[in-house]
Amino acid sequence: MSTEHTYFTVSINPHESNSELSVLFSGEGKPIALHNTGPGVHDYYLVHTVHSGNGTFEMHNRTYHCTAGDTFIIYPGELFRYTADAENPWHYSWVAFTGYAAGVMLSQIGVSPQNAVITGSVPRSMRHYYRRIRSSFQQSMYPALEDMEAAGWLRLLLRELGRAGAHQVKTKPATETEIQRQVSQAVRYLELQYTQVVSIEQLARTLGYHRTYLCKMFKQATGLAPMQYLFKIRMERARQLLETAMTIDQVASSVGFNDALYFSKQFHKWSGSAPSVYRKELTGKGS
DNA sequence: TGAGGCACTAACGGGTTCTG
DNA sequence: CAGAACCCGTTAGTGCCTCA
Repeated sequence: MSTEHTYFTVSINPHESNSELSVLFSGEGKPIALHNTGPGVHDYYLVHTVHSGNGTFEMHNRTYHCTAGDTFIIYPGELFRYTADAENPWHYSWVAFTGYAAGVMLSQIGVSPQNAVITGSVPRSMRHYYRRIRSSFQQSMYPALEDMEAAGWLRLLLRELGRAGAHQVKTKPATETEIQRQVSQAVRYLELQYTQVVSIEQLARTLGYHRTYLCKMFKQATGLAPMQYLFKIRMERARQLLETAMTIDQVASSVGFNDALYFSKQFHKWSGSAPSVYRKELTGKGS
């Protein structure tokens, strides 16, 4: 046990994953009075929930005084520091995670680097989810399955946080017009159908609008034309898939390109490197 | 003001061929 | 297997306009 903690336990995920959400490690501890972590920067998200006691958390030029039921979130690349109280040092659990959907999920539960604390969760149920995440890593000879299980518990934990901070959760404005609603539908459609051949003409017909009008409204709402938006989704997804062992051909067809050569051309235009070059640069960095 | 038609231009998408 | 260059038909984006 650490001499700076009266209680300390941590479980590490042995599986390396590039999925949308993946737990890296999780732990629980009770640091000694005035125990300080940071200033520092992480390259992953790190969530702490306070079960009892007090402490302060600093990030993005803000200081938060946290107590039982509060959760603070450290964002990748953000300078942070947190310190246990002198009189009544906190007892907390933490979970570190990564994944391309992590940022969106945190945004959906109402937190951001500028507003990185959620108050009012039930310490008992939160502690339960942290324990289930840790126990995911202690059971089988199949690390990939444990990774999936831990990510599942993490989702439930985030849902619990979202409920606790319901007043912070983003909701759709009641004043949304019919066309704004249809543009949201179109966005959703593109996000789900990017693996298929998509026709804007067909999409507009499905929503009951003329193609030119939908294009105009879409651009007004998102800042991008429908095809540009689709292109962005496809390229970002392709970049993630290039980090796996898939061939260029498989990556191309996975993001809606029937022709790998054409995909290669488009990826080069978007990222500045051809897919194979991008992959080599990645493995170069990794070694 | 919302909806959409017309016409023009730009970009896309995919085929072919060649190269490393 | 992957990338580059070129070509060409198709499709998307957009400005301007009319209509209800």
